[in-house]
Amino acid sequence: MGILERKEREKEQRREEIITAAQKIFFEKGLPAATMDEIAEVAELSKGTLYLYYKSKEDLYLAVAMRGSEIMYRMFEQAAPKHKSVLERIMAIGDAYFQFFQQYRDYFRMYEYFENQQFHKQVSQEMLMCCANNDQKIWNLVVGIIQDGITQGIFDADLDPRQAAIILWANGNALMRLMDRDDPYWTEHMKIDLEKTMRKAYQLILEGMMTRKGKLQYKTLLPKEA
Amino acid sequence: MGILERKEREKEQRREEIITAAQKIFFEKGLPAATMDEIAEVAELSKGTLYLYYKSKEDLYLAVAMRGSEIMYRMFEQAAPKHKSVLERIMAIGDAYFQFFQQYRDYFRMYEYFENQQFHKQVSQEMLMCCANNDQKIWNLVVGIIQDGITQGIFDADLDPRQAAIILWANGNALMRLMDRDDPYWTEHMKIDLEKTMRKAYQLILEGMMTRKGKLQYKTLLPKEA
DNA sequence: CCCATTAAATGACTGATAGTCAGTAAATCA
DNA sequence: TGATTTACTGACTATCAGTCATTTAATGGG
Repeated sequence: MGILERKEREKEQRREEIITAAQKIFFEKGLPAATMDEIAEVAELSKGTLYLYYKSKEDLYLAVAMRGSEIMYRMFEQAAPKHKSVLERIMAIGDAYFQFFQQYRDYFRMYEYFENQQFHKQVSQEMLMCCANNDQKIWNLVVGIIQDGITQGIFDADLDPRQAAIILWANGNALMRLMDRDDPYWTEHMKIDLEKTMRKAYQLILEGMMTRKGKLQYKTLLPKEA
Repeated sequence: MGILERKEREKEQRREEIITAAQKIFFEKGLPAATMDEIAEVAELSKGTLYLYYKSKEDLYLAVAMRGSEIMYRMFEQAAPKHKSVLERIMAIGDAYFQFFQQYRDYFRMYEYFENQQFHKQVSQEMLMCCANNDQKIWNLVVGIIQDGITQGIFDADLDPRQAAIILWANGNALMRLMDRDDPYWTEHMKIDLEKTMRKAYQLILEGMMTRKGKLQYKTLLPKEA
């Protein structure tokens, strides 16, 4: 039955159209200020139809955010090909995350709500599972690199690669969040260069995790300025 | 005029009563799910009266959160008295933050919204200034300790104490946020001890900032387990 | 003590918005 | 061609932040 398949395709396409409309509004206004009526208008559909495709505003928000995750995953994959050394790869991942932050700021911002407990409760289980899948892929990529580093004697043998990944992520994420706020308190009043701070921290943490062998190798990779 | 003073006192008291009622509801439900009607009922006042004392729901939320800041500041102050050494103080500050997180979890959670851009736009300038004052006090405390450490040759001379403070804060904060989510993904599926991870990171970062002298002193302070 | 004035508090009302559902239109099928 | 299924609609409901005309209470002068 070709008709069923065509209908399936059309449904999927409609789903994408809705995500695209939602994206426009969520990017412009953020979650609380965006309204489903507005999204419906951009999508040229009635509000009721949105609810045929997504259970809630929050679910739709996650659907948009997932596009960001996919972009991030591809960027990470591309930044860390197998033929590169462990240190090159882990540094490239850090850079790729920052590049994602700069280039896809709107997606980056959406993740804020993902860390919110109240938000989690608003979202359907299916949608959360979908996200978890995506996150897991990114996660495995990073942990895999650190694991390689341990095997190769570049990182401390007693380092837990999952612990290490969390620490590196937590650090970069928190600093980018601050950068994004673009609060004059930091940049003007305190005269702090947050990007430099983030890089410094990344370096500090990485070095702290390395063996002597790793540190030697690391020195050859660092740019002139520390 | 004793009457004017009494009225002033009563107004201040009412203000506190409102904060206390709001606190109960915000703790129970979080910002989005809490309603002003509910707060008014707990305060045994009409909703209109709440708006005589606070410009918006968000302003009231901040007023509650500020109670948390004050507690945190007192805890930090107490944890880091002048007679202690720099390293003892900076470690005690880290511990105090974690203690605040555990003991005043509800206040800790409130700060999530403080990092949200949309939230900032909802809040009155006066209220933000009030918060900034409180934050500045905590900030100066921490930066002061690190500055002392640099002067005493315990931290690297080229370390920017404000940068260092941000890094330490970002790290602890991000990990506690994760702990608070209490996501089975980390604790059960990945079998990660987030508290250990946080302590490990704090240690890693601190050590990375120290001179040889500092590291020697640090070793005498560490508990048996690394 | 009484009444005018000021201050404090009220709660019905407005406007906005998430989500629903009975009804309509269009496509498909027999 | 008419019956049935599927996709879509938009008026409607419930909820809630914030307002404001009105009421209530306190104060102070005469």
